[in-house]
Amino acid sequence: MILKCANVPLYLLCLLEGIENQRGMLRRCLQFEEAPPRTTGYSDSPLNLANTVKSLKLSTSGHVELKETSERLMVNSLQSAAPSLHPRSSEKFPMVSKPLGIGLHLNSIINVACTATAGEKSTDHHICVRVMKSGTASNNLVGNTKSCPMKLRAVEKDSASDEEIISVTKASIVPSSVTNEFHHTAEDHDAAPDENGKSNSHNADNFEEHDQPSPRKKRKKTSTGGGDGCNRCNCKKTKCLKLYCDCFAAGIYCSDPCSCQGCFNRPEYEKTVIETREQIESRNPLAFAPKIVQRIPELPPNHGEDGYRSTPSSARHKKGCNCKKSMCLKKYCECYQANVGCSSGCRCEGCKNVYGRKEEYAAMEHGVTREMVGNRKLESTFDKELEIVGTKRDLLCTESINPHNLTPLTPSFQYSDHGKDAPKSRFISRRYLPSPDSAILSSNEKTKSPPRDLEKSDVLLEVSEELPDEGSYEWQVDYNVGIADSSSSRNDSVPSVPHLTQHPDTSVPMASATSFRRDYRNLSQNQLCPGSARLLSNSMRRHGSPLAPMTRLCEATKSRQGLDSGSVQLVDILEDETPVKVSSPNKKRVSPPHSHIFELGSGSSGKLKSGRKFILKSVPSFPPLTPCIDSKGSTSENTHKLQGDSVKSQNVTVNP
DNA sequence: GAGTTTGAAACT
DNA sequence: CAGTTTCAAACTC
Repeated sequence: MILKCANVPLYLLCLLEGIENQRGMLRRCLQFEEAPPRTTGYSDSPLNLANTVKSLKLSTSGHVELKETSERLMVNSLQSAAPSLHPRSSEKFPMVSKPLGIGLHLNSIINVACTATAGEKSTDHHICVRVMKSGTASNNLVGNTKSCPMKLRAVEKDSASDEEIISVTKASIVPSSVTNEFHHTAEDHDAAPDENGKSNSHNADNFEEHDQPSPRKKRKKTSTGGGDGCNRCNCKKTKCLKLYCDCFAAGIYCSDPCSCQGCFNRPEYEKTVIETREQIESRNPLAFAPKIVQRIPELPPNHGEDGYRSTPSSARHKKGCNCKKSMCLKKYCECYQANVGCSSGCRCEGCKNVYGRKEEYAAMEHGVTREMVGNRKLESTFDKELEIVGTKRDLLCTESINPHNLTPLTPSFQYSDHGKDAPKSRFISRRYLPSPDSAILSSNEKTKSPPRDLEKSDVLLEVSEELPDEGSYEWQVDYNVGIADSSSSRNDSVPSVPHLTQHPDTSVPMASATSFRRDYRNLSQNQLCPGSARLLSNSMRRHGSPLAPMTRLCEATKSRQGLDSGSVQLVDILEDETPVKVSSPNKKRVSPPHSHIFELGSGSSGKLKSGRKFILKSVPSFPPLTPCIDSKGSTSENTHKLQGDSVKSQNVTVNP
C-alpha cells in the first residue's frame, strides 16, 4: 500500500468527535470503545488471519501498515485473493470497478485508522474490514447515512484501492488468499444462511449463544448517543443480514455493542454476509450506496454567498424520504436524520424539515436551473476549455494510468490550473462530478454558516454528505477529488488520499478500465473542484474500487488543487443524477431520477455538456460477482445466479 | 423497560 | 409498479 496518511490521526480524531454528534447519518460509528475480547473463535478459523492483523497503522511515511495489536482487522477480499480474477480488472468491464457502493465493511479500515490514531490508546478494538469482492465495500460505508464518519473515511482508503488494501492484508496479514480462506471459514462455521438468512439458523443459534449480547452489550442503541456515538443494531429477526440492520447496511460487522440476536453479520460468516450483500445488490445495485448526496445548491459560484447556501446543507438524501406523519422533523425521516434538507425527490407530506423543506428545495432548484440556463453560454465556453484541458489531462491520465508511463504530476501542473481553471472547474465539476467529495467541499462553506444543529458537525455534515456515492464512475472521479484535496487546508487531518497516490502499480486493476477512467479523470481533474481535504476522504471512501485510486488521486490532486483554490463547491452531479433505485447502474446514469444535474446546467440531457460521455460508459453496472466467491466451492445457486445477474447488467451497460 | 409509532426495506 | 407486510429504530410513557 502506498497510502500516505500522515494526517490521518488528526483526521480520525476529528471524525470521532464529530461522530458523536451525528447520529443520524453517522450513527453507525465504529466502535472504538473497548470491546471485550471475543470469545468467538475468530482465532479458530482462517479468519483468524485477520486476527493476526490487529491494527492498521498509518505511518507518516505514507505506508499503511497492519500492525499487530489487539485489534482485529478482518479483511476479506475475494479480490485480494485473485486480483487477476477481479471483475474490475477485466477489460470488458473496466468501469465496473466497484461501481456500486457495494459495501465493504469499511469498518475495519475506519477502525483501523481510528485505532492507529486513538487506537494507540486502547488496544482492544475489533476491526472488521470486509473487502467485498468487487470492491463493493467502500461505498457502503460511505453510502450509508448511518454509518459513522470514521467508517466512511476509513472506507475511502480502502475503497481507494481495494487491491491495495488487500495487498496489505495479504502481506501483513494473510499470506495467501485471504478471500478464500475467509470464505472457507464462513462455510466451515456455518451453512451460510440462505438468501433469507434462514438456512443457517442453527448456526445462528449457535452463534447467538456465544454471540449473544452480553449484558453489557445490551444497552440500547438509542441510549448511545453520547459515549462513543456509535450505536449498534438491535436486530432480532433479520440476523443482521438485511438493510434493516444498520451495521449491515453500513458495511460493517456487528460487534459487541450490538444487541442483535442470531447475528450473521460477523466475520465468521463472511461468506454469508457477502452473498447476502450480493443478493441485495443484485436487486438494487445502489442498496449500499450512500444515501446522502451533495446537491445543486452550490451550483453557481456566485451563489456561494447568498441564498442557496443558506440551506444548512446542500446535501440531500438521494432517494428522498417518504414521511407522512413525522413532518420530517424526527429521526424517522432519513433526511432529517442525516441532517439534510428534503428535496424534490422526497415524497414526504407536510414537510417541515428544519434543514430544508422540500418545497424550498424545489424552488431553489428551479431558480438554479434558470440561472444555469442564463449562464449556459458561459458554460459552453467552459466546456470547450474543459475539453481542451481534458485533453491534456488525458495525456496525463493515460500516463498515470499506465504504470509504466506514469508521470507524476508536477506541482506546477497542479497549480497551473488553479487560478484559471478554478472557477470553471467548479462550475463544470458540478455537472459532472457528483462525488460526495463535493459534498464535503460544500461543507466547508457550510462552516461559515453552519446550520443550527449542525454546527458541531462540520465534520459530521461532511461525513454525511460524503456518504453519498453511487455511480461507479463516481467513485473514480471521487478519487481524484479526494486526492486533490489532501492539500486542502481544511482537513489536513484527513488522511488525504493524495498520499495514496503515486502508485501507479496500484492502478493495475484499473488498467483495463484505462480509457474509461481516463475520461473520468479528465472530468475529475478538470471539473472537480475539490476544495478541501475532505474530498479526499470522501473520494477515498467511495472509491472502494480497486482502481488505482492513487494514480488518479495524484492527478486529481494536482488538477484539483488548482481548481479547488477558489471554490469550495463541487456538486455531485452524477450522484444527484443517480437514481436511488436503479435496476442497473447504467440505467441510472442514463436517466437520472431527478435529473438535477442536467437540469441545472448543462442541459445536455444525456451527456454532459463538457462532452464527455462518461456517464454511460462508467456505468457498467454491477461488478460482476467475482468468481472468487464461488471459487470457494461453496458456491451456491444464489451465487451463480447473482453472478449471472451481474454479468447481464454489465453487458447491458455501456451506452455508446 | 415496555409499548407505540414511524417509515424504510422487503415481499407479493 | 403498487400495495402490503415486516422490521427495527425512534419515540413515548
